[in-house]
Amino acid sequence: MVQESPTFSPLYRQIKGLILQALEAGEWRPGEAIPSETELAARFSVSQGTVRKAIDEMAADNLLLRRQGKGTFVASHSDPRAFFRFLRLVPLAGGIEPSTSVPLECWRAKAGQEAARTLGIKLGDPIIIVRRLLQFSSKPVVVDEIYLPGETFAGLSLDVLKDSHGSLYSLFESRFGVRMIRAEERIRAVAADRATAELLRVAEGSPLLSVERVSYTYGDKPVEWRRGLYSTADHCYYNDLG
Amino acid sequence: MVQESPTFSPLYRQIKGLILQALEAGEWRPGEAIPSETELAARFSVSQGTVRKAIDEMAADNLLLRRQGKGTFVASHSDPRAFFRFLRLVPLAGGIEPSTSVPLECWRAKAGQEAARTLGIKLGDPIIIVRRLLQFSSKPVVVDEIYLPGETFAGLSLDVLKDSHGSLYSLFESRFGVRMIRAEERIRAVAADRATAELLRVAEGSPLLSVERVSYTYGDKPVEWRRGLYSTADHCYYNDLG
DNA sequence: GAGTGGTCTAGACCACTGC
DNA sequence: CAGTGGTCTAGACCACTCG
Repeated sequence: MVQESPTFSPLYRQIKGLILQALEAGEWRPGEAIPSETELAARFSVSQGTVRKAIDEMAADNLLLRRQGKGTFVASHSDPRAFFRFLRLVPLAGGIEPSTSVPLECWRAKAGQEAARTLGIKLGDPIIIVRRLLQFSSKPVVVDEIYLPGETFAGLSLDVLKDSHGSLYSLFESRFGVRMIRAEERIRAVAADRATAELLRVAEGSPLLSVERVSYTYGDKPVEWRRGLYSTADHCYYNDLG
Repeated sequence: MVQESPTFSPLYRQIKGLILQALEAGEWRPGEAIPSETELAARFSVSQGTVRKAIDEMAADNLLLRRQGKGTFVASHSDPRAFFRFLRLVPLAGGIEPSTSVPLECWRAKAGQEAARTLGIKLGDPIIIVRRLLQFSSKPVVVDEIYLPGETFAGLSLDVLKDSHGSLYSLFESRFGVRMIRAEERIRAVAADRATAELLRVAEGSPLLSVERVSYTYGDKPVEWRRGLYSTADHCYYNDLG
């Protein structure tokens, strides 16, 4: 028999799409609870088990967070758990260290070829560039240079950055409504230039990690391109090959 | 009411434990199919749905591989998919490159403090050290120094390494019955020493990635400790922050 | 067509949270 | 205690693979 449905998509995936759509439309805010499984089942006229499977996948994708007895919540970058998902840096000595982000500069520019291609915008479109220092236990460890599409992050300035307290993604989420879902990192080893060396308090020419990251929001839309230079004198990039 | 089961474990997790046990005991070899869900359900006297959930988790853990219409298979390092799970190196230019492993040295030694602690063996226990070069498109990219517990890998020699064709883990799996389940990597930037620089054909002092890895087999038992030095002239370490 | 995994349902009951 | 997610079951049916 001819295969009649080459694009077969099970019901639970369609439900997942609908919930995703509601999430993207902002029907529920990050940190808030979404309706219970039974309510959603009624809303979409499917069984609770089907809703359950949809939510299961979204929880695995880190879009939702299940808490037994309480409900299902929209994942948020304000949650401390989200922090280490995007910053895979741990102290060599072990333990946990307090970190602070120190904004250095923030300026407007026009997208060059590489930035435009990476961010999926047009050549010459406005972009915002942020430079900031990341400290652990008050010692400088990372210098980041961050490229953002100007349209999406209109209103971002050095003052806004200085006034914010949580992580950068937490700010993006609450102030600009942009939720980072996923990111890709490409890591290389480079020699420290003079300016970076001074900031990180290492010798010029010291080996540093160059961590290039592209972050995506809903619909796999790229919304951030950044390059971090990591001093690995007292820290290392940790990766779990599950 | 007093909580009577503080160590509550759902049935499907117990089933998972039983299947894991059978897997560990070698009841089915890597690449082979395990019994169908209905057979396992009968064997353990539970419903098919419960077995299904156990297998779901094990598939998510990369221990099993489901193939619709065919069966469920024991994951194997001979599977090309497993290769990139443990070597997160991609060409800067994109595309796929043929890789070859060139064994350089293989000798016996006694475990020092660090090796003993990392591998969970006693100080002075026999270990095997392997040095090898990894090439992509016939160009040297990685130098690995690999520490293995001598007991587990008795019989390993330079000749054995030279005779093997697939990946190292594929050899460990088929010849020594050791399956790597999971690994942790810690990445730093270092300067190339003279010997390494020559091997990788870069200048002495060039920045390299130092990738330290501990690999675990069943029961989270560490069975490999390695340090790789990666030249990132034409390649980078790729990481997906899902 | 037989056998496998994959989906969907409906219902019962359990574990956890908070009032 | 009511409400939430979590488990377990049994059965029907679908999609895929292979002989």
